[in-house]
Amino acid sequence: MSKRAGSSVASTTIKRARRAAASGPTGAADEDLSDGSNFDDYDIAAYSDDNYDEAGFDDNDEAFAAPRKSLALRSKRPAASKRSDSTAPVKTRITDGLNEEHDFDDRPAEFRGDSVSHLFQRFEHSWLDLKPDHDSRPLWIDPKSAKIYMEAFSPLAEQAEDFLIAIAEPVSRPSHIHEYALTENAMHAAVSVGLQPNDIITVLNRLSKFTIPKSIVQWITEVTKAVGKVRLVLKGNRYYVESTTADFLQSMLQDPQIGSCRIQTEGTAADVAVVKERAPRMEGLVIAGTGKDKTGAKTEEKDGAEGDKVEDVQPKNDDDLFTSIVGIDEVDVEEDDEDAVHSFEIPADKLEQVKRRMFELNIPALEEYDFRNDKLNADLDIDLKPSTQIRPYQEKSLSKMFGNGRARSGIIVLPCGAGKTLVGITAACTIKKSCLVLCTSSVSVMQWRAEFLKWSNVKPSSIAVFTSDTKDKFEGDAGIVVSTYSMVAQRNKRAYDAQKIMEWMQNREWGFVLLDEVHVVPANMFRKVMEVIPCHAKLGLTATLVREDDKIVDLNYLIGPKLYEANWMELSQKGHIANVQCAEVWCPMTQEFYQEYLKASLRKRTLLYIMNPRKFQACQFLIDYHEKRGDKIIVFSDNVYALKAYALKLGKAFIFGGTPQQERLRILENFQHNELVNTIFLSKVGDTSIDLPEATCLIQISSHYGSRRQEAQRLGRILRAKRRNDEGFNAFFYSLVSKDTQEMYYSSKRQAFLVDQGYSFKVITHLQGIESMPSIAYNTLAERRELLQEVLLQNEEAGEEDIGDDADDFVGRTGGMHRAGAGPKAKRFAASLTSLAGADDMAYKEYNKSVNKTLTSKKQDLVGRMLKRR
DNA sequence: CAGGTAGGAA
DNA sequence: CGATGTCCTACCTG
Repeated sequence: MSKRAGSSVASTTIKRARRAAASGPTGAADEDLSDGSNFDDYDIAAYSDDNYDEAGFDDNDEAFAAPRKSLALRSKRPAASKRSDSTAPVKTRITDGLNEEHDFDDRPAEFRGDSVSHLFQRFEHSWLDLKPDHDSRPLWIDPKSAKIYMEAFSPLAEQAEDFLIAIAEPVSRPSHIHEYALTENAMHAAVSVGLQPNDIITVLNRLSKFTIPKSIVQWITEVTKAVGKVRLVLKGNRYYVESTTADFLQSMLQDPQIGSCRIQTEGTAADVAVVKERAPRMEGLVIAGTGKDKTGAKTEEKDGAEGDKVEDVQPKNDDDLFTSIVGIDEVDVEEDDEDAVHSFEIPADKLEQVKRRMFELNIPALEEYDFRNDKLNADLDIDLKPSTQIRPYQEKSLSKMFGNGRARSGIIVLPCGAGKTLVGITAACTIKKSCLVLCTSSVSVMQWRAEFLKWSNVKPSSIAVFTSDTKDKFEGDAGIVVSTYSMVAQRNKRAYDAQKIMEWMQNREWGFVLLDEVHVVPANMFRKVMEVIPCHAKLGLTATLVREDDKIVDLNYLIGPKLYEANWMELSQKGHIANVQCAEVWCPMTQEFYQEYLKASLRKRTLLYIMNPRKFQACQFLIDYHEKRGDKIIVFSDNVYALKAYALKLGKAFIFGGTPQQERLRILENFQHNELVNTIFLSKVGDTSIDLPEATCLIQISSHYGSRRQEAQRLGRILRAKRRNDEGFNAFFYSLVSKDTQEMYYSSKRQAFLVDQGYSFKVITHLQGIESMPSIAYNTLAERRELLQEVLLQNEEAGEEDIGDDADDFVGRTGGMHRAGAGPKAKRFAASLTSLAGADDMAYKEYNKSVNKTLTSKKQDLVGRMLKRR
C-alpha cells in the first residue's frame, strides 16, 4: 500500500501539469462564466446606509430584476473578442492575476497586448497549423494541458460530443464552448468500452481544427498501452485475474504487492494456469426495453443533429456512430485476441488491494461479467413490463455497459429525475441474475422495491428488503435484495437475525450489485461493502459525482470507470428534465445586523446572516409571488433554528430531523394534495431520504458550507417538474445570500458544479415590487431590533452551552473522542474523476480579488480581515 | 419507543 | 493545516 499513488513518473508529470492548468477558472472558456463572476457590481457602500433599494437594477425580466453586467469587462479584453481562438489567453489572464496584484483590465487594450504577451507564451498556439477546412471541424486541442475545447454550435457537435464523452472527462458544458479534459481515467474507460487507441487518434484528428500534436498522440499511446489487457472475473465464487497474453500476467506478478496476493496453484510459481475460453460478442443480446422501437427512439434523439459534412452517414445506433466516424467496419475490438485466456487467482479479501495496485500501475482491471454463459448461478425471472420504454439516453448509457455482450462494471451519471432507477432496473433485467441493490437510506430502499415492482414483472416474493426494520429473504434460488450500505457494512455487533441474513448473503454469488448514490461509497465505512459481497458486476448510479474530499478517484478501482455521463442541458432541451431558472438573490444586511455581524464570533455570524431581515423579506416576497403563480415551493435551510423561525413567522409547515415520521407524512401529503398548502420548509432531511412530491420552485435560505453535491441535489428536487413545458422555464431555483458576508463565498463555491453543467445563475439585487408588498415583515426598525435581540439571545444560549461543553472537553468528552485521530488526511486537489463531474472550481478566488478591487481602503481592510478569518 | 453508539458530510 | 460544530442517518439494545 504505497502512500504515493504510484503512477509512473511520466503520468505524475502530466497530472501536475493538469493540476496547474486546472487552477485556471475552468469554465472561463465560455462567456456564461463571466456571468458567474458578477462581482464587478459589488458595492460595499450599500450597507452603510440602510437603503436597500438603491442598489437595485430595475431590469425587469420575468420575475427578476437582474443586473446586466460584465459586458464592459468583456469588451475591454484585447483581441479576445474572437471568442473561439481566445479561450486560452483569457484563462492565462485570470490565473496569473491571482498571483499578482495589478489588474490587467485597467490598461488600455493597445498596451496590454504587448505588456502581457509573455504571460501568453504557455498558451501561445499560433504555431499550430489550422486545416484549410477548420471551420467545419469542432475541436480545439491544447497540447500542453490536454484539454479539448469543442464548439457546441458546430454541425458536428452532437457527434463530437458522443465521442468526447467516451474518451474525455467533461469539465464544463455551458452553451457555446464545451471543455473536456483528456485524462488517464477517461482513456482507460474509453479503451475498456471498446475503442482502440488508434481509432481515438484518428477520430480526434478528423474532428480537430489542426493536426493533433505529437505529444498528445504519444500520451494516448502510452496511457492506453496496457489498458484492456487484463480482466478480473469471478468464477465459482473465486476471483481470477485474466489476460489473453501470459506475458502480462507474468510481469504483473513481478510486482511484489500483486505477486504476494496470488493464490498459488499446483505447478511452478512461474506457471500461469491457462483456461480455454472465447470472449462472446454483442450479437444476439438485446438490452431489455429497447426492443424494436430502437430506430424510432433514435430518430427522435438525433433530430437535433443537422447535416453532417464529414461522413454522410446518419448513425443508426451508438456503435454505428463510432464506426461511421472512425470509418472502420464492424471489426470486433477483440479481433486480435487469442482464443486462449490465461489467469491466476486472488483471494476475495485482497481484491481491493490488487485492484488499486493495478490501477496505480496503469493496468486497470476490466471487470466484466459473462452472464449469458454463467450456468452456475440461477437465472432470475425478471423482465421489463412490455409497456416500459426506456429513453434514448438511458439506452445509450446501458449500451456502454453491455457493449460486448458482457456486463461491465462502472458508473453511470445521470441528473436526478432523469430516471436513474429505471436504468438500474433495466440493467438488472438484462443480466437476469441475483441482484443486490444498496441505498443510503431506508426510504430509498422502499422506493427501489416499489420501482422494481412498477417497471418489471418480478414477483414480489423475489424482492427482499434488508434493513433494521425488515429482514427478509427472497424465495427461490435467485432474487433481489434491497438494503442500505450501513446494513451491509456494519462492523459492530449485529442483531441475531441480521447476522443470519448476512451470512446467507455472503455465501451466495451475486450476479449484479446496484449502488445507488455511488458517490458515498468512498467513505471509509461504505467501501467495506466491496470486500464483503462477492459479485460479478457492479453498476454505480449517481447524479453528482463530486465529493469535497479527494476520495472520488477511488471509485475508479472500487467500482469501475465512468461509463456514461449525461449532459444536463441537453436533457433539459429535449424535455426529459425540467428547464430551471437559477437565481442568486443578494440581500443586503441591515445596518444593525451588520454591526453585530462584524463584532460577532464566527458562529454567531452564521445565524446573523441567515436571520437577516432583508433575506426574510426576500423569502416572503418570493413565496408570495410563486404561490400566486400556482407553484409548489420548497424552502431549504441548513440551520434548524432559522428554519423554525422562518416557518413559524410565515405560518408554514416545516420538517426537520426531529419531526416524527407520522407528521412528516402528514405534511407531505398536504403539500401534495391540499390546495392551501403550497409551501413547506425543509432542513437537511430534504437533501436525501425524503420522498419529495413534485415541486416547481425552490428557495435556499441558508446555504453555507460550499457543498456542490448538496446544491445539485437540491436542484434535482425540482428537475422532475415538467408540467408546464410550454412556458420556457418551468422551475425556479433561488439562493438567498446575505451580501458582504461569508455566504457569498460559499455560494459561489456551491454553484460551481451547476455552472459547469451549463446552468447560469442570474444575480438579483432587487426584487421588483417588494417595497409595495403590503404584509411585508420586519419593515420597521423596531421589529428588526426585536428580531436581532431574539437572535442574539439564541446565540447567548448556544454560547453558554458551548462553554459547558468545552469544560467537559477538558475532562474528556466521549463524543469528541471517537473522532480523534480516526480520519485519514484528506487533501484536496484537482484529480481526474473529480473534475469529470465539474469539480474544478475557481470562482471564489476571483471573488476575493474583485471584491478587494472595488473597496475603499478602510473597508477593504475590514472585509479583508473578515475574509481571511474563515 | 427512547437512548446509546457509530458514522457521514463540509 | 487540522480540528472544529451541527445535523442527520442508521443500527442495536433494553
